[in-house]
Amino acid sequence: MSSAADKQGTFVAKPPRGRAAAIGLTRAQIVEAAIAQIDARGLSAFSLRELARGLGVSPAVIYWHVGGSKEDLFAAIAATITGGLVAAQDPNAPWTERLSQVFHAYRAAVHRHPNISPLLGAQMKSNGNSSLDWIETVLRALADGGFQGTALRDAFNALIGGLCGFVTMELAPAPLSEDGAWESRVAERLAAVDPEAYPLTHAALPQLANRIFVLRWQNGAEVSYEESFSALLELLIDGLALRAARPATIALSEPSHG
Amino acid sequence: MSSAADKQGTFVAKPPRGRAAAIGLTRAQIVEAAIAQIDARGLSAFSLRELARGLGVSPAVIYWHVGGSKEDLFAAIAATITGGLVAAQDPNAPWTERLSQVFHAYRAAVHRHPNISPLLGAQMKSNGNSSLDWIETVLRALADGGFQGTALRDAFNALIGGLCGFVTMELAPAPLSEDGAWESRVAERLAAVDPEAYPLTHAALPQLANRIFVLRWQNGAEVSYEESFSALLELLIDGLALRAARPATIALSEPSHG
DNA sequence: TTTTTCAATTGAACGCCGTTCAATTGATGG
DNA sequence: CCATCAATTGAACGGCGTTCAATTGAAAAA
Repeated sequence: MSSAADKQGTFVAKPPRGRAAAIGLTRAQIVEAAIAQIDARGLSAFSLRELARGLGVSPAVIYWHVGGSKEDLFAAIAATITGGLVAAQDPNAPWTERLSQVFHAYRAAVHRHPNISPLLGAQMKSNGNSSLDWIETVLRALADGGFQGTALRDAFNALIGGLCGFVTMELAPAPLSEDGAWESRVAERLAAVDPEAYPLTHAALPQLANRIFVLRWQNGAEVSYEESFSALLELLIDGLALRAARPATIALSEPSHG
Repeated sequence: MSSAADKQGTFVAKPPRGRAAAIGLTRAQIVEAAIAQIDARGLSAFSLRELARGLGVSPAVIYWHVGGSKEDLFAAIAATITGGLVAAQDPNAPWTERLSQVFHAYRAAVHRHPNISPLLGAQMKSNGNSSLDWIETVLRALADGGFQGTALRDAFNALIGGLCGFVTMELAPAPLSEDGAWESRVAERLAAVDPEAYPLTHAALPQLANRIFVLRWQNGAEVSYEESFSALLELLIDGLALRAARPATIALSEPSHG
């Protein structure tokens, strides 16, 4: 009937009793082990049974400690990774700079656990408790920039959606990427691009090589989209600053006609 | 040994033989049925066995017609949905307008099948054959705007990543969203936002109501991010136009130091 | 017509998964 | 010394993706 998930908060409360007092498996340890496994073996290879196997423990233990279902474990993982995201921000910097810092910190945090990226995107939407700090920080920066009402909403959504979405897509696992088979398939397709039908795509290949977003591949090595992310961030923040400076002349969105 | 997936191309070739000539299940029909099921019952409730059940057929049939694995079926689904995405575009319009049309068309196409959205994000990255038209169109518009080299790559990545990422996040399934339980949970959390700790989040709630990205919820009805998407699109295209006009003074990204 | 071929389908099987639950363990508080 | 109960166990249930040796029956070959 009862479970550790009921009593145990984020931190250990009382010294536990029972046989497990000696073994002492914790909710935090389970989440940590899950993150380690996903980092090491990928999200699709992750299962609760494999997690339990890695911990040398019965699968049921996971349920007793975490409670609920696999989805709840994912929520806990997302909360752990995105926790304390706002710390790396200087509250005295101008609002544009604060935004830049916050989103660069977000990208860095997600890049520390690329395989978990698919979870974060979905979780950022409703994971209220752990992302309120984050939301408030972004709203604060935009409010300092003069945005309010509909313009604030749209600026907020554009930033969160565009930038978090970029990172999500950037790290999205390429389909059919097993044992290097994917790389060779992409290589074949590159060679097969018809210069007549797709002149620009074809022409861009030699110089841009494999740096184009769609082709996350470079001699078998990972490709960083750092510069493209910075370009997007700069594009957005500059645009917002422009509109914040002259809110009357250039409205971010037309006044709502409802 | 052999399978329909080997011989059958995108279109039906020869009239088939054997008993199934009467029944006549097609690869296209299977993909269509899969899309219908995902539209109706959601992606997480979709399985190959359920698909076969709905078609009144053995699960093995799916493998014979589609070939490979579930992942290949997903690829076929993505290709079907994003196919013919460029048609809605006027090749004589200015490049900024063309970009706007193309990405609005992308969003519209994805919104027609919201449950399939998670597949498209990953698939757009390497689904070469069916997305080459799309890539070429975006590259063409940017090239017409004067972008080339590193600036072209970053502009391309920023657009694709930001806008497709926005749509992916916009439609990402909210976790714990079963039987309306999620809505009530969000409502509780809204009421529980501490006005002292999160003044802006709290203050934004009454006016912005539930239009904020994170809170995809409005009296049980779906919320549209149409306006926020348009704001993001405008922000990006305006910014690119600005940089295209004065490429020397404002570079999209620093010259590569490699 | 009879026979052969083979596209298309079947049903059973394998191993893994998420999840539940009645039992069990054993340190601790009384 | 005993009763409690946090913590763990192992077995079980149904569903999943995937494979494969068999089967069907219309069309091609004889």
